[in-house]
Amino acid sequence: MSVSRLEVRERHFVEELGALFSEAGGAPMMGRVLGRLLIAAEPVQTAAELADYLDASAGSISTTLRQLTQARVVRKVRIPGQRAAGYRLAETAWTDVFMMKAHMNTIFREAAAKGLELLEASDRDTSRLKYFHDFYAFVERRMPQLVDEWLASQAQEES
Amino acid sequence: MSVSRLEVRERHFVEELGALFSEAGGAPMMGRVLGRLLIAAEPVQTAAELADYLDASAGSISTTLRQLTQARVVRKVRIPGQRAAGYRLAETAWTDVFMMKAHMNTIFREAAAKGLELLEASDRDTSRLKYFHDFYAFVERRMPQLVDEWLASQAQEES
DNA sequence: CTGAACTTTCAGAAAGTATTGAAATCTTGA
DNA sequence: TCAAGATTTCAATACTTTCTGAAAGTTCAG
Repeated sequence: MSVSRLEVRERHFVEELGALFSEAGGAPMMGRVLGRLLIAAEPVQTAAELADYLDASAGSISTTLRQLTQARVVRKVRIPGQRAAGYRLAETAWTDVFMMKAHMNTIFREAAAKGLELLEASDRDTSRLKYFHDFYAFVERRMPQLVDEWLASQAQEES
Repeated sequence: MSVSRLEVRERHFVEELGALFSEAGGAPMMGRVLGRLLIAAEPVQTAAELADYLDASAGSISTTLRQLTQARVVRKVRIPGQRAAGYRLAETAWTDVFMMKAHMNTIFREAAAKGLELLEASDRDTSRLKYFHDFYAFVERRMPQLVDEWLASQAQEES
């Protein structure tokens, strides 16, 4: 059976999402799994189906699905009368991926705060560190607001 | 000469920033260099001074400074009567680091758009992909606004 | 309950990335 | 100009992360 033109381009899309996740500091397999869940005709996929489509081992699919499930980006679905569990994108997938990355802002702000504490005891110039701290504190405050704004705009659209 | 308590904690701060940059998907050395430039008593440091303090090779300092300079996070300063060039944090360092990361949102949105184009030709469900696309399009729009808002609030503070 | 199907775990292999070290090139004060 | 010092480049190496494969553990239809 030949592989259709569409399918080739689909695989390319999935592979690209893997590369992008890798660039963004994640594991390629995470991007690939999310890519497949985004475009598959059937939104619910089993681990075996994903492993087969992505030509990956059951082990790495298992690890990836656990990470994504723990991060609330993917949901595990049990289907009665079927042994294998299904997995689908969570409704909140993208806001959660976004907030996961945004969490780094908090960690940077905290590191800056510790640095400030350190220098305040000395007579050293703290202005550079203070600017760094204040910017990340600002971003940290705004990120959840941004997500709320998006959710509100989506709720509006529905009506 | 013994190393003071403050200096030990300073080195720890620098090392932590390296670890955070690594977690965030960058090179550890970038974080270390920025950390040192944040807390050094003298804001302008030469490549040799950084290499010495960070116990790193001249090569990796050179590579890192080039990357940071190209990204406009660090500025090269030439001091007359001194052979070695100096490096200091750019005024726009943190907004530029932030926008560099934010640029990934654009790349994700573009990937989603390509995927949509692909599925639109078929009779496949595009709602998951459309949601993905729209969220990142929203974030892409808001990020520069966020930085502007910050800059405006800083300008206000000065008066 | 049982056993076949599914899933997880984890040691080690493979792949990918950061850093070094040394040679080549460039810069600038004298 | 030139020589000493500074910087860049890049192949080799060390380190880190990702993925596989196989064995152990779990689940559920019959």
